[in-house]
Amino acid sequence: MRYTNLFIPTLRETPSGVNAISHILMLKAGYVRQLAAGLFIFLPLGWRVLNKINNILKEEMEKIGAQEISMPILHPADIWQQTGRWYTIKEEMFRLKDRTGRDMCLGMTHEEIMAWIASKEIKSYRQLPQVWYQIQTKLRDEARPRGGILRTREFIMKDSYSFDADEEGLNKNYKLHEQAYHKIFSRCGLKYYQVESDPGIMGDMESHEFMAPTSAGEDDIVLCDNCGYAANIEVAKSIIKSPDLIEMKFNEIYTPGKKTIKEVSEFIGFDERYFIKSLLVITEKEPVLVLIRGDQEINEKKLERLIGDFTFATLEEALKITGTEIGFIGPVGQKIKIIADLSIDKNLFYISGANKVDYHIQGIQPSKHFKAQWADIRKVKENEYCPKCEGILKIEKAIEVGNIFKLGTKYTIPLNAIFLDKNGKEKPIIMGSYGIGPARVAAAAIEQNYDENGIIWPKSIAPFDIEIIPLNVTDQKTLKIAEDLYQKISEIYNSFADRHMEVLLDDRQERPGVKFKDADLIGIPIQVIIGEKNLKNNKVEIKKRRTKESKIVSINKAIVEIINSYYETY
RNA sequence: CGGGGUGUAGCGCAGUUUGGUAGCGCACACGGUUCGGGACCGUGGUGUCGGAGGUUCAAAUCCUCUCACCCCGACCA
Repeated sequence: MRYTNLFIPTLRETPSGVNAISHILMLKAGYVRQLAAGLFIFLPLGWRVLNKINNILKEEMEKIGAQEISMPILHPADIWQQTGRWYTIKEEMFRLKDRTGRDMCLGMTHEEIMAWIASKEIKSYRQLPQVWYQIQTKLRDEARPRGGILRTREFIMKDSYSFDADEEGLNKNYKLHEQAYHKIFSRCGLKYYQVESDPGIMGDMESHEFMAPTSAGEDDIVLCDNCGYAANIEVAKSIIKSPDLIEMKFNEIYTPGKKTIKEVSEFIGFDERYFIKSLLVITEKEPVLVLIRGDQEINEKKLERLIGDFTFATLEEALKITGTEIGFIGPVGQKIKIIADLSIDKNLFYISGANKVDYHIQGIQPSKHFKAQWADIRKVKENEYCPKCEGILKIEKAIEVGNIFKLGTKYTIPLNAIFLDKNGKEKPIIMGSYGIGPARVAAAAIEQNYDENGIIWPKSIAPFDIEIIPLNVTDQKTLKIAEDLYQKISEIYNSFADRHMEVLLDDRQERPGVKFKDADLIGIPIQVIIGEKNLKNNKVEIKKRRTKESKIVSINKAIVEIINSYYETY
């Protein structure tokens, strides 16, 4: 394609108020423009990249037997009402009414609609399994869109759904997707991790996320280099060691005005690990006292899975419920429900609030002085020990590019997706759902591949494979060679499907500097530079965008050299 | 939803404190010279100063309301 036929509005200056590198570079290199908060226009280059990614998605989906279909993005409310999500999801769902006043919504995802069509059409075990997918727009009224195309209100998603007769079938389709996802992200040139994740509102079964590490990421993932353990921090576990046993006499101690663990710890000279931090939270049902070792922090996600939505008690609420001030609350003598984190060692003696202003109690023995529900509600920190191999854990920021969920019958039972098994017995279809965000893949690829001059696309998803840059298009020889290479590469290589080459010819009447800057910005893997100096010796220059390596080759070997360079780069 | 910030030419910004009727750089158009890393000279066009209301002889500037966008947090199939 010719540059003069393409709309590539590159920017000389960095746009203001934009932080994520992928966002800056996509704007600067003319890939996208923003319409409103969380709404993006994909310009020709941006759309080419998305299509490259989508093609990889399609190929890998077809390989595992998934069938492409297309579903509406405007949905009638009643299907969402049947599964209950019409009610459990709040402002995040775009809702509207049609002209007759019927409630409608814009699809945030398609479990409901997929389960609906399955319920209508699948009647027998003979029709199972099925795997259906689409690359379709989703709409979510995000509280805060951010990071350019990392978190938007309207986005495209590859979503597939498996339907099986039994758990075994689900496990198989889950595995197939897992393997396909590894191929997809590798092919897209991403560095990524597969991590254990929180199923959230999707279901209660197994789920994994595929995370591409980048500083622009929204999630923290916990990793063990030693054994490969990888988990979203929301569900990650770790091992921490208990301090040595110190016997304490059970009695109150006077701690005037000392409220935080740190203050009391310094005041009485005991390590924070010998304290029990008592946090009062309020759920929809009841107040709950949450206990954790003094030096540790609560993982609110873990706690939420245990007790549902909660808030931390205000000073007034605390006073009303416990009769004492925050800072002096403790487990001893509490009548409300207590949840204790496993970091508190039942064999040790602890110090905590005395439920009396200006007093703490020491010598608390968990098994003796209070009753609690014990659970893991602790937030993992860096340098703790791996729960699998006791290696040292590290934490990285990452962006979620894909996920896989086992849904079971969560959607099929409410929507009455029932089939008859071999024995003529009615059974609900077992479902799985599997998503990938192509725009996030593109953004993550940039976040992981760029330099001070611009984007460095992994060649599998670059908008073009080769950019030919005649430096002076008014010079006849330059132009002729450029056109010649452009025609030949396009013709020869497009006749072989597996050696398809897409060539961009920068035929603009621009100064060399401008062409070089733009070429580096838009990040096409191979640049073929045709300048008068080299032409005098019948040579052209081939430059790899990623490594900046360049070589001067003679014109009659140019095509072979260009293709070789293309295969050498990545 | 809570906290912070920004809205002035296509883009990046100055001007707002102290009111006097809008400017710089880039981009854009034309002419000329240039041509291997975002050229130079000359000429030219470009604005409901985010919007509404108010104060004033006079508002980009002061006051009130409002909208949009960005950042942090909450939220996030």
